This record gives sequence, structure tokens and C-alpha cells, in this order.
Amino acid sequence: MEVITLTGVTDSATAKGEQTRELILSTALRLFREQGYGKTTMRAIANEAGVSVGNAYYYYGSKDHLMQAYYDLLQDQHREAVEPILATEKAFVPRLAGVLRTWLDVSAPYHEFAGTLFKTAADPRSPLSPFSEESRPARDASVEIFRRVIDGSDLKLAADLKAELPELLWLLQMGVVLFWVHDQSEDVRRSRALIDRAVPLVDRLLRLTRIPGVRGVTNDIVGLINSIKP
Amino acid sequence: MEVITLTGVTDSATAKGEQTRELILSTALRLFREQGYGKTTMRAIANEAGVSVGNAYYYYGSKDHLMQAYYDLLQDQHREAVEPILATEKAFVPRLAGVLRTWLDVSAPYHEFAGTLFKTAADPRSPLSPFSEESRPARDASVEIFRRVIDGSDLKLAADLKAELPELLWLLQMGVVLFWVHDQSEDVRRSRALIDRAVPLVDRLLRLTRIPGVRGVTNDIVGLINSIKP
DNA sequence: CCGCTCTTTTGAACATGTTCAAGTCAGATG
DNA sequence: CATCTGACTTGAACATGTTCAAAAGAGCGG
Repeated sequence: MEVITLTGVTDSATAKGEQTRELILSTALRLFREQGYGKTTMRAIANEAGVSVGNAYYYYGSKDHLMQAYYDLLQDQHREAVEPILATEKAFVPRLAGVLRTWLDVSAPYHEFAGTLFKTAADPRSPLSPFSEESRPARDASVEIFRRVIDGSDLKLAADLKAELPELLWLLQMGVVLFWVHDQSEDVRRSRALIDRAVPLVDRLLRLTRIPGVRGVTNDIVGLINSIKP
Repeated sequence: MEVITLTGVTDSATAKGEQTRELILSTALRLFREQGYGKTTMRAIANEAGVSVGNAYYYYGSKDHLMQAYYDLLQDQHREAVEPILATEKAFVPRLAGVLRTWLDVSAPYHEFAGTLFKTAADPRSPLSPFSEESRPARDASVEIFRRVIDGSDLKLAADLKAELPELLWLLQMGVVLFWVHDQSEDVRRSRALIDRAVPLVDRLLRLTRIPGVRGVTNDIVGLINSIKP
């Protein structure tokens, strides 16, 4: 993988192969954006990039792998776009709502193409599956965002719940994504409405956990969630 | 589609075409079971059924349509298999647990092949999507099972929650399915464990809704669920 | 029985993701 | 420089879902 020459220069980023790899990826992403995933053929990608089909497969094991690269890009953009919110907003509700809304904003250009992405991601054997080992880094990064949402906020919670909450909020995001993928309303208005209603509700639910009679159930829920983690 | 002869006999079920249609379907289902969905080619199905490839496409628009027929079959089997439980069991927890466990039992032979099914179902454009219009009959039938789980049980609930609960339980089942699809443990032990823990928890949560402070949040949740229905 | 129309059936052709044996090239080694 | 090695590249071949124009069959009116 990495190129180490005896002239002393380690330069995996600009080595011939890496250039080709990036050329193929960027071409693929452009075509995906322009014509959608389904209509973009591997031949078209190779053609447009000026390489052979086989060469594309040398760097990316399948068309899905190119999509995964696309997905990773989205994740990165979300992570960046979320920074201002985490830096300025201090109350839990707007922090969480902001993070979720930002996801919609970042993903908006890809809504048409999200169906295909989602379809692939749903296959448990796909590396894109949000539960797969390959996507662990992306998932961890996403969970980390929610950890920061909580830690930087005014939320007061029992320690064990607080530890588990980032992953629960990640699940909430998965739910929003599921809804968004199916959302055909203009400007995905309904997805935004869902966030607007769901976030305050989550907030209220979390405050409820302080009621003694509720605490026990909460612990059981946390325990259940823990038990289903792989 | 339907054959109406002037001799007065309406016989769509045994008309030539229907026979072919069923031959193709049963052959496809057998091959799916024997070798999995992915490894079963349309050519193999046509071959085995003794017809041409084009003929299979004359009756089923795509390979996915054959899978949908498969899925409908599963649903039917579940509906039947659940009857004894609904007839004998009266307590809410064993009723619900029984229905969910029965789903696992019925689906067990198809676990390997469930990934593909799930993948297709996840595509919002697919008729197999659990949220699609085409699958509404199957979904309604499934929700109906959960309505009977509640109605025939000893559960005491506020009317509005009770009205919404069948759909919530259907969502719970979707969650179990999601987990099951990814479950690689032997005999899907972990999925069974999930049911064993989740069902009593659901029961406790429902009883909690009687606490005054919880009632309000419950109503909000019901409202939210209602608002996201299409 | 003949032709007409509609359904059914055929199989070759097509599109596209994927594989692979063989070729090319760049740098290292002697 | 000649050779070697491993990374890189090629394009034809393959597998399989899907389409389609044409053929075959079936019932019907004459």
C-alpha cells in the first residue's frame, strides 16, 4: 500500500496509485451526484476517469465500495457542519435538534440517491450496514457527536443512563434517517417536523427518569440495550 | 387477466395461464429454499419449471416479485401459527411473547435468505417495503394480529393508547426482525433472549402510563406516532 | 375449415456488475 | 545497463437480470 522509496521519501498520498484511486473516486462521486447511483455504470466511471474498468476494480472491490466512500464523505461533512452548534448552543434541546437538522441539510442533495444507499446499507452482509464491523469507525464517530451533545449541555442524568445515552440518540438518528428516506414531502418538511416534535419529547422523557417509579424501568431499558450490543 | 369464456365458465384459477403462473412460483420458491435467493438464477427457475426465461417474466415482472410472493407466504403461515396462542393464552405478556416467538419459528428456515429479503424490503421504492402501499394488506393483517393480542388479554389501558398500541407493537416486531436479520448466534438464541427481555419490559412500560406524571408524555408519544403516519 | 384476435411462449439480444490472464511500467538490484 | 520484482493497468470474457420482436396456440365468428 504505502510507497517507501530508498531516496527517503514516504509519500503514499501522491504516489501514482493514490492519484488513480482518488481520480476514480472523485469521478464516481460526481457521476453519482449528476445522474444518480443506479444510472451510473462502472463503465461510465472508468470512461470518464480515463481508466479501464478493471482498474476501477483494482482499487474498489465493487460499486458498493464506491458508495461507501460517498457515505463516509457525508459523515465527515456532518461532523464539520455540527461544530458551530456544539460550540455555541448550550441547552440540550436545541443542541440535539440542531445536530439532527444539520444531518438533513448535509444529506439533502442526496435524497434521491438515499434510497439506493439505504437499500445497500440494510443488507446485513454489506459493509455499509450501520451495524457492521467495517462501519464501526463511522458509527463511533457519530456516537461521539451525540456524546458531545450531552456533555456540553445542561442535562442532568444518572451516570449509567448518561453513559448509554449517546448510543440511544444515535438510534434516534437512525430512526430519523429511516423516516427521511421515505419522506416524499417537499423540502422534507415532514422529517423536519418529526425532529421538532421528537426532540422535546426525548427531553421530557429523560427528565421523567428522575421519578423514582420510573428509574427502575429505565435501568431495565439500559440493560436491555446493553445486552443486544454485539 | 381473468378468463371468461362465452360458454359461461369463469375459471381464472385453472386456466392455462394460471397453471403456468403457479408452476413458476412454486418452482422459484423451492429453489429459493434449496439454494438461497442469490444463487437461484432466473434461468434456473425457468429451466426447472420447463418454461422459457421470457415466460417467467411474462408472469412476474422481476425476480423481486417472486420474492414478494415468498414473503406473502410467510405472513400467511405466521397468521395461522399464531392462532393457538391467541385462543388459549390470556395474559398479555405470554400472548405477545408467543406471537413474536412464533414469527421466529416460522421464519427460521429462511434466515440465511432473510438478508436479501430485508435488503430489498429496505428500498423505499420496493413494493416489499413494509411502509409501501403495496404491502399495506400484509401490514394491516400483521397489525390486526397485535390488536387481537391486546384485545384478548387482561391489559388495562387508556382508550387512546389502546387504539394506537397495535401499531406500536408492530413497530416492536419490526425491531425484532431487524435484530433477527443480523443475529448470527446459534438457533438465533440472541433474538429469543431479546424477546424474553423486551416483552416484560413493554408490559412494565404500559403499566407506568397510569402514573399521572407519565400520562402526558404518553399522549405526546401517541400524538407523535400519529403525525408520522402517511 | 379459414382467418382473425388475443393470450401465451420462445430464445436471442442487451445491459451491466464482476473477474482474470496477460501486458506494462517504475524502481531496485547486481 | 540488463534483469528482476511487484505494483499497476488493460480489455476481453463471464454471469445474470431483463427486454423484445417474433412465433405458436387457443378460442371464435363465419
